[in-house]
Amino acid sequence: MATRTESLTRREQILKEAARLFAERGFHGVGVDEIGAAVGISGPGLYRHFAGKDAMLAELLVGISGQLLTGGKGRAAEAAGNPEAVLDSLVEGHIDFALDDRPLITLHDRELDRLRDSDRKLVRQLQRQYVELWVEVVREVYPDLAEPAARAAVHAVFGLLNSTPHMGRPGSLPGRAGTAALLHRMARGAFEAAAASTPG
Amino acid sequence: MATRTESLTRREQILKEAARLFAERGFHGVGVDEIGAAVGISGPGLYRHFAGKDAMLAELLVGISGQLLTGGKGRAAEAAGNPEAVLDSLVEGHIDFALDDRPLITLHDRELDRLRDSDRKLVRQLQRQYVELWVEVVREVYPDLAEPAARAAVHAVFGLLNSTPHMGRPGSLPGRAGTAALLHRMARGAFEAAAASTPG
DNA sequence: GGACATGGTTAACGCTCATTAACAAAGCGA
DNA sequence: TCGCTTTGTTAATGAGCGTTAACCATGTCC
Repeated sequence: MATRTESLTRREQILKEAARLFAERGFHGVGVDEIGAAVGISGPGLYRHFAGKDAMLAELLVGISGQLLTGGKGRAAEAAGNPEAVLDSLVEGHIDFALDDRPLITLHDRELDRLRDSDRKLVRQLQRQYVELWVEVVREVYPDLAEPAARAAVHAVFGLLNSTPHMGRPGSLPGRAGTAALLHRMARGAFEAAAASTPG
Repeated sequence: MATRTESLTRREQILKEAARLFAERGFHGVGVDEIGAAVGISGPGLYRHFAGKDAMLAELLVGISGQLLTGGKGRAAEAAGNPEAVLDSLVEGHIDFALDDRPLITLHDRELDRLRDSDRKLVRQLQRQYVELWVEVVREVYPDLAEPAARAAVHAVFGLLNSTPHMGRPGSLPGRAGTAALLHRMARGAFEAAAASTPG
């Protein structure tokens, strides 16, 4: 079925480049000819591998959401019974993703509305499950945190972790390991502060 | 010059609606006819007020960046000499903006690359100044934080504060005041944690 | 009361761009 | 060697959309 002669199949090449281009210039900002050129074929040749441009975006977004959820569930299972450890593991996993797949993270919350209804619903459902996974764990670690506040806090921490694409490319950063550690500390600090109920 | 019969001039109406639509469906995702319809005129009538669709986006983005920077500078001046107070004021100001002008916040980091070179440079310069303003204050409050880490932390906190558009519309939130307080606590907690250097 | 600026209108133009048609070159099993 | 699948190619199609043209109503100033 797939002639995986090299490390990446054609489909995978295309998806990777499409993700990069979509993240850089937006879904509507990039044409099929550019995507084709990025993998060495030209324009309509892409239609041998995908039903259309929309299909590429859909596969990317569903893939991201699915990966995040699956990974999160796996981590939750591994460290089950130790909420602190689960939360740390979730944070770590999300940071790895944000640092290693910046284009996908960017797409994830930028181009969702360009999908067909059915795909968008699917992606949103996966996202919702992922959020709920976090909310449950957060409330185990910080039982005083009400559910609406916990949910808002989770979204806020996602925003914090997903900020990596906005950080300047070059050496103005603490380096991958340092950045990861910094983000991890900040995420935990943010949750901690969220749970510290207003005095009174 | 402007017949400000109502509270909003035509230009302002258009900008407001354009911001909302751009945020909802992306710059390329919305047509001039839709923008026109949103203010009761149709299509090309917009060209009596703006040179083109690009000009609307440009004015919006430059306006946002300028407002943020101006507001930030003002707050820094007001509480000068008390870094803690300045930081709290900056956080508060940014939260007000994020909560009151969600569409603009969304545009702010989503559609920057659709601008002409000159406009994009201007916006980026304003953004950079705004970041540097924060970085300075943060380093006064947390002198142990190295500059690259401080800059990364500021970007991360922006991500945290700008997450408001991702939070579900309805009553699943703690309400405006509660959300503002929560975000404020989280932002400060995140900075605090960023400054807590890894135990050596 | 004519002239002109203002802020609209609808129709037409032209460009971009996703998609499809028609065709070709390998690779390969029988 | 024939024929089928796979994976390209270039040319054509057709829709969407920003922009411009041409025209019209309504004040307002002198």
